[in-house]
Amino acid sequence: MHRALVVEDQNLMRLALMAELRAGLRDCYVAGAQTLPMAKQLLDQDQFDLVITDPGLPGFDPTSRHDRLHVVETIIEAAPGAAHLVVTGSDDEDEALACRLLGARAYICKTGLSQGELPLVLKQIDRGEFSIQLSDLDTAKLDLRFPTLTPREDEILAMMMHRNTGTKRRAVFQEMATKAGINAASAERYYKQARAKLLKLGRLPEGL
Amino acid sequence: MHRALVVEDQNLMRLALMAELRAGLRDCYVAGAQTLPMAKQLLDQDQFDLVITDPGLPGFDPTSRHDRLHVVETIIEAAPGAAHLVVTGSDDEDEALACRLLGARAYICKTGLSQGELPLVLKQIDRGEFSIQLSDLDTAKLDLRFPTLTPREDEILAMMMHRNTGTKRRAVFQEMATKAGINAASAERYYKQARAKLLKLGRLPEGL
DNA sequence: CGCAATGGGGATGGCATCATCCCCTTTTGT
DNA sequence: ACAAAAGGGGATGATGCCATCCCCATTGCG
Repeated sequence: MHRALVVEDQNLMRLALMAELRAGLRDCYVAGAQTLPMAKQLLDQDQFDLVITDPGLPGFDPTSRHDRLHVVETIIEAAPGAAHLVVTGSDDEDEALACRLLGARAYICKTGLSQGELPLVLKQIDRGEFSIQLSDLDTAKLDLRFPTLTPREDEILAMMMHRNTGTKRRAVFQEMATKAGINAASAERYYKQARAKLLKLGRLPEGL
Repeated sequence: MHRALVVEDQNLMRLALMAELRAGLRDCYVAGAQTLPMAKQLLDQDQFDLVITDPGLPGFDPTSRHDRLHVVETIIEAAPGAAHLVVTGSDDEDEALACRLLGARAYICKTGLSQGELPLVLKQIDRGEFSIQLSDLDTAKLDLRFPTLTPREDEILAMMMHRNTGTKRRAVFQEMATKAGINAASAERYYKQARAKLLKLGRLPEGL
């Protein structure tokens, strides 16, 4: 049983991180805290295996190096046995190093963290590595979401729109198939279904 | 058909905002952009009814008043016909006013924005009001998420744990019933189911 | 031409969730 | 002691998504 804690003041981000953990960990429960006092309270009450901390908490100056590291240090000292991940909105290699020296196992920039990538980070730190992920805008992509699509349909559409020019649809079906552990024909089915829905709505993006 | 755009560089936050829009709007499609150039490209290609912008985009200094307002101004000028919401991580009443003068219809702090609250903001601006929502930590609550629970079970558990002391469970069932448009007995059923699952896991929080 | 890729579907079983109905026992409050 | 509240379930149909299998027509290319 894994016990994880997410310390982050932005509600939607905290919920998103908690959802990522839920999806990535089996047999776990995930707690969330919005402030440093609440985090300390939880860490005193209970033992955690994994703690994700955003150093920019309310009551501290998010632009102050000292304040940010103080938050990280406080959390790490309150749970010395846990694996600590620092997740931040800003992007600073020096701060990453400082966090590492404080005992953190990973330093991740929110800008470079996409859905489903947290498990990769966890695998990395399981191997004993320090995982550092700075902002990555080379892979910047457009997003499109259509409410009437199911998750699978959304997924294959996103992959299709983000594919490199020249890549055949078949290849994308195969890619999704291996990634999702399903049949390539099923991926194709989802794509067709999604396409049909968008056609009916008259909202088919260019490049189909 | 509503067309919405979310301009935000943090992937998880952008997806969360897009999900909020999907849940809150009927017959809409939602696009996302990670950078200002991508946002401009989308705004030039297509017309949007609603644009949500985080002024702290890559390539700009998130602590610089000038840079932040420049982002907001650029976006608003690129889509003068849309309703513009500014969503930010920092908390600044002066900046809110400046955004209002630039033509924004709402200024929302991420710290104060919870799941399901975006529709309330949209209703407000539909009435022609300027919606301002600064950080709100009075209502700071603990979060707990258990992976084995269904959304409904999670929902009623969260409401139950966040209820004011003295409130009867019955009242919470009724509250969820009216909010979700279901039967109070069903809410009670979800609560019981959730409780049973946590009991089996030996992870029942205090206060049941 | 033949073949691969694409576009456009129908039908299926399995499964989880939703929302509702019903039953019962125990605890708590007044 | 009596009623209200709470704990602990079983069973149900409806619905939607997942994953798979099948069919067909059209297009492009060597």
